[in-house]
Amino acid sequence: MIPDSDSDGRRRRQRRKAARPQEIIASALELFVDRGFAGTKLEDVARRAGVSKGTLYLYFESKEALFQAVVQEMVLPELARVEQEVREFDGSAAVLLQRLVNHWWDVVGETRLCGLPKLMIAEAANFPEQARFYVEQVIDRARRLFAAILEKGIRQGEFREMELSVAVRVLMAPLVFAAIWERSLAPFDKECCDVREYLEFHLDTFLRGIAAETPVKRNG
Amino acid sequence: MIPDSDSDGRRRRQRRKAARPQEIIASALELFVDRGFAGTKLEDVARRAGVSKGTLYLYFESKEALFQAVVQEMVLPELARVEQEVREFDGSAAVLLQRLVNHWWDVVGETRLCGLPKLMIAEAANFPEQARFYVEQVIDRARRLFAAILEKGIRQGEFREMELSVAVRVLMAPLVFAAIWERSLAPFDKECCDVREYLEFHLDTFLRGIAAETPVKRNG
Amino acid sequence: MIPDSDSDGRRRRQRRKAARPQEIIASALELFVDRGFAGTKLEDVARRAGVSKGTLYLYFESKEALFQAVVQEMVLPELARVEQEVREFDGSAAVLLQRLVNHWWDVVGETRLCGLPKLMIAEAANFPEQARFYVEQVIDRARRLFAAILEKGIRQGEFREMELSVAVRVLMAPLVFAAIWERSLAPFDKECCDVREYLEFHLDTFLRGIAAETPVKRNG
Amino acid sequence: MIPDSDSDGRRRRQRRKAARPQEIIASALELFVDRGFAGTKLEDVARRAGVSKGTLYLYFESKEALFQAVVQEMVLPELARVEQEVREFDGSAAVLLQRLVNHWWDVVGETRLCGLPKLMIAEAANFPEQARFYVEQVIDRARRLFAAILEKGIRQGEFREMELSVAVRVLMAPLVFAAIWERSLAPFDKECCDVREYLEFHLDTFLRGIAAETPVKRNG
DNA sequence: TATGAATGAGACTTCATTCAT
DNA sequence: AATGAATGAAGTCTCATTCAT
Repeated sequence: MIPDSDSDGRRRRQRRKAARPQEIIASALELFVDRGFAGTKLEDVARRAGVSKGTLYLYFESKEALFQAVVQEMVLPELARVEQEVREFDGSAAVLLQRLVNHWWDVVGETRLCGLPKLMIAEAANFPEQARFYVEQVIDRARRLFAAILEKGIRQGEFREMELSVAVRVLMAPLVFAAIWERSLAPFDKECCDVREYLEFHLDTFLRGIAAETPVKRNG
Repeated sequence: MIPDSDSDGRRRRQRRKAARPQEIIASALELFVDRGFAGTKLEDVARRAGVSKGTLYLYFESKEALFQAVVQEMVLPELARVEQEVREFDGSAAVLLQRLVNHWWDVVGETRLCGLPKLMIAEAANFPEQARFYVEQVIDRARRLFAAILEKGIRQGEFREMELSVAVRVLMAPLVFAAIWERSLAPFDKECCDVREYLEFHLDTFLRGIAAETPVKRNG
Repeated sequence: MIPDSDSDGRRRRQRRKAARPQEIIASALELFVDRGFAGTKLEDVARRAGVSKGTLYLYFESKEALFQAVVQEMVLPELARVEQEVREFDGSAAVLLQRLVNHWWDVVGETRLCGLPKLMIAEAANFPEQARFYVEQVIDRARRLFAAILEKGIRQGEFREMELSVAVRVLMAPLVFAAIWERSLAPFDKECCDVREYLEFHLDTFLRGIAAETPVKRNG
Repeated sequence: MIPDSDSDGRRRRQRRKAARPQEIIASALELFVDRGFAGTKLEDVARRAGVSKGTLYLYFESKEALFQAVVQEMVLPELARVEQEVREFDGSAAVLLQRLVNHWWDVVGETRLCGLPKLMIAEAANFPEQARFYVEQVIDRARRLFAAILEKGIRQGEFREMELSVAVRVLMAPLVFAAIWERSLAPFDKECCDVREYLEFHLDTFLRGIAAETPVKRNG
């Protein structure tokens, strides 16, 4: 059968059109993260996405709307994926934590998403709406992932009793901080150390720190 | 001697004049932290400092120069003070760490300086010069303070052997992160927990995590 | 003969195609009148005409060309029709005037043409070419219609002697003004009075005002 | 006494500053009348007022706000002046009308205010708020002036009974139309007649048309 | 020293026009 | 013939910076 060139062409065009918003969002994320919202010119976003200034306005009503799209459309799909994969984890709580931390860095730390925490921190005061969204839809969901594992560890006797909400924050802080640091001051840090090593040290120390206290005694 | 009322007035005015740059810098810090560099209008800085727009230019050549002054003149005096006080600390390494962490939060966490980390992270890419300065003159000096204590603890047999540069980063990350968080997303976090409690948990866990291994006791 | 369905379809399409320019012109007139030339977006013209933006350019070279078409193609056919009908009028000059005024409002006042005077007045300075065309081809022709009747009335002794060019302007001013008002400020006029009543009063007063002075006859 | 040059200088500056808005409004009126609101560039308004683009925004929040100021601040002072002068008129109703018409053309027809009717007619649909203001605060007030005189004439037996609201509209239409015409199509009208002559003819005809019908008395 | 009116470069945004499909 | 995505010139508006007072 002869392929219908017309419908084919339209399909290709539409595929291109459908991809545009994502390309623009990706460009915007890069620049917003690097230069901040106010410091980013839409002309640069357009150039980086390979379109003209006017084209941005076919897909986003304003610079603010583009910011909103960056926050919402970048993060939710990734987050859902992480949650799904975490659900399939198996093993002791300590092993689960290790996997989650490594996985988190694979997915968030080393992709474009890495910049989002920095961006939200920098622009929170200027975009209260988005800040609230980010805390509730991203941070809180991540906290729940970690909290579930800690709780499981406590139930299984691997970890000592602790205030979960505090522990989760302490556990996550170095992770998020690593992402922030990578996209901000790391390039100016001469003795920048390896992130994986840093994460490993953190996790190792943290696990020792929350280990159930000497099961030997209990048995004694 | 008859007090020269005129010279008195002049002195008061000069005192005020001498304070001007500091008032401007303080205003600028607040706004830069809140809104970012590009998002801050000099008119707002001026209004907050109680001077006119033109007056800013009597003290600072440009907006960039004001940013530089904010970074350099806010931080160095405070930092020197912290270092001095730390030198006078005494006790076990664990106790010293505890004191430093608490002291750090007293001085940095709960004053206007609290915003500086957030500001530098947000503007690093736009101000490489200042970013380098901040990493070298602030971050690195703080690292040295913490490293010295960790090293002392290892020497004294309180802490196990560890890679210092990594350990220091892990130890500091939650501290710096707390400061950043307070000035950014904390207002949007419903379950915001108490910082002191968070710091205490972190330090406690960390100290357990790096405690020298004392198998003897377990067996005893 | 077997009806050629294909040629039939083509004919229908061509009929539709032939109507396109008129539909576009009608849409443009409405919007130009409402919002002015610069205030009208071609996208809105297209939407109102039920075509796409690009289609406009198949029929009109530019926005300016469309304006020109609006002025020229709307008015000439109508005007010719009015002139033809006036030629068929019969009766005393006063009756003719009455018929012309009413006819004028039937044709111009209560159709889409009503907006044209307002449009030309608003855009005259921006479109000198069209303004000249409008004055010469529309206004002047209308003046000639009225002038002919006035002249006839004078010849027949119905009206007193007068400067025709002035009288025609005074006679027409309230007519044109009514059309302008209807399409502009009338919606904001709470005590908007009935146009027919207004026209009747005008004509009645005007006819009394130019009546030949024959007090003798009245008394006779 | 030596004049205080400083206070003098300030006074001169302030006088200049106080005059700025009026200069800008006058420039804007001219251009809005000529080219319409959307067709007028703020840069041209600024150039004509002898200031820079940015200066406009020291005095007017937006282009819309400037339009509003043009409508409101141009017309009210002039209108009040006319009303005051009319109150001082004296004589028969016919004479008063004559004075008012001539006065109206002196003040409105031959000054910059002349353009306002055209502007309002052109922009009514785009500025409903201003349109309503104009009808209520300008048109209606003018109608009341004319209505009062007609009523007086009727009471005094000079004019026949008539529906005042209609009569006033018919009386005013040629006046307003003259102003509109002058600022729009007149430059393209080859046989443009003298306005004073036109007004005189209108008034003369109108007065004859509304004269009380008492031919008997004249002869009696 | 201090002011704040004035400036104009540069940003965001709109929309007439083009062109591949 | 018809579409509508894409373009970029041009307009509105902001704000760092200057300067007369």
